[in-house]
Amino acid sequence: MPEYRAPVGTRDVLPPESARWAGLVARFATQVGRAGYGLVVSPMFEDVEVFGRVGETTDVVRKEMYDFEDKGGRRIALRPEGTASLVRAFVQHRPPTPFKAWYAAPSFRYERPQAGRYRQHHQLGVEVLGSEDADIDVEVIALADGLFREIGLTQVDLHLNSLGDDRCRPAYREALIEWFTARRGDLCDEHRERIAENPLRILDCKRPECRAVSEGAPRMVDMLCEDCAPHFARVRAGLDALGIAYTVDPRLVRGLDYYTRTTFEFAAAALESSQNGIGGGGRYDGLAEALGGDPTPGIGFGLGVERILLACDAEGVFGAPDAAVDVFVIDTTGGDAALAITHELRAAGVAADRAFDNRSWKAQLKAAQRAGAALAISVEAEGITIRTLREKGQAEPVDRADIVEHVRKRLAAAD
RNA sequence: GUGGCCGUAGCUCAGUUGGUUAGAGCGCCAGGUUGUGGUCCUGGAAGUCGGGGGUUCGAAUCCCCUCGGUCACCCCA
Repeated sequence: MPEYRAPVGTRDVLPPESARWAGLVARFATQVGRAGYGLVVSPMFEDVEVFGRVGETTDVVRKEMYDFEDKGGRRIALRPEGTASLVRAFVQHRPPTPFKAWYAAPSFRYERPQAGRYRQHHQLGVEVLGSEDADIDVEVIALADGLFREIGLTQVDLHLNSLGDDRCRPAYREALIEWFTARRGDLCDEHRERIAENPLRILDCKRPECRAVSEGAPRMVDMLCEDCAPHFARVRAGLDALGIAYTVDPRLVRGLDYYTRTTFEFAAAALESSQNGIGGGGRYDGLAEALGGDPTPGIGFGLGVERILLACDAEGVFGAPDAAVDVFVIDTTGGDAALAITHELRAAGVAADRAFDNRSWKAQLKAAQRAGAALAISVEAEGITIRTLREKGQAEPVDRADIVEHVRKRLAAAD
């Protein structure tokens, strides 16, 4: 074993797998760019309070945060998710609203790794600040849905819920506390003592005891106030209008405290593991204010790159593309022909590669085939020839000065 | 943080009840063959058997510790 390896819970992404990453990010960037979202690059770490402020009762913040003191004595945390950083940036810079942003960035959580769970994972996300229009909720959900379709995933289930707002959630909370307190003895050990702290989390508990108790519990969707109810109705109508299938799941509770109103998760049915959540998000109308800004509604989502690719593997879609150059330059003359010709081809926009280290003609040809090249240019003492590689063909002589033009014609003819 | 399983070549693995210089396939390198071309043939490089300690005449093999991987719980992307 090597002396040094990637830290626990992290991994290196090498070709050809890395090409899938690049492809996924590129497709995402194209889709959200088309919808008017601009890229935001923000720091991977923040003052720990930025995250502490938004999830005090959540495991992500309480137990899993990568926090440390820097050399200046500041309390720093690597970001566990993207939304808090982005909203902090929004509050700091006050861009015009609606502010529509996207990001592709790593997130860090200190937990034991397992299938589809890493200490450093990568999220693709969007956030919209400054609009409470339900159509924005629909747009955001449609963007995630559109990405899945774009890359060929078909077995993705959308779960939808509304968590209400400051006006209706407190009453719901009380109703839940009342419900669970009356049945305290039937809850699992952990939640028996934490009813008042965050009763909504019990709805999300997977233990059979809790599930049984939750079964008949009050539902937020039945207690939405006169603002939240029509908002939720309009979100549903919008999704229906776009033909996006969803399931209303009254027990859907997100893992972060800041969510209000619309919340959603995407689950990959092809992944059997409990790590089948490939993305989620929702509205966070109080978050900007909690981070010191003006009250500003917001909504967004985060999608897990690693998990999306696992889901792609499970469905057999969006495989790693074959890396292939157009032309491979073989040179047995030992001069600078390979150097110069490869350079010229690249400058002309042709994907070109070559061998190094004075390998034999045969070895260079094998390298050309391994590189997936369509054409090989062979520079030998007797002259320069060009030949096709993907199917067997005659080697044709070509003049040194005509190479680029000749290659262009051959490639154009092949398309 | 808790628990199960697993660590032998770059990769996938074999290695008998503990017994001599630890093997195969793929990949890599070289040579041969094939129209100088994906095949085929021959050869080569490459492993402190994850690390440390113990038992033993003798450990890849048995025991302990440790590190790592993996899976599950918890939680989440």
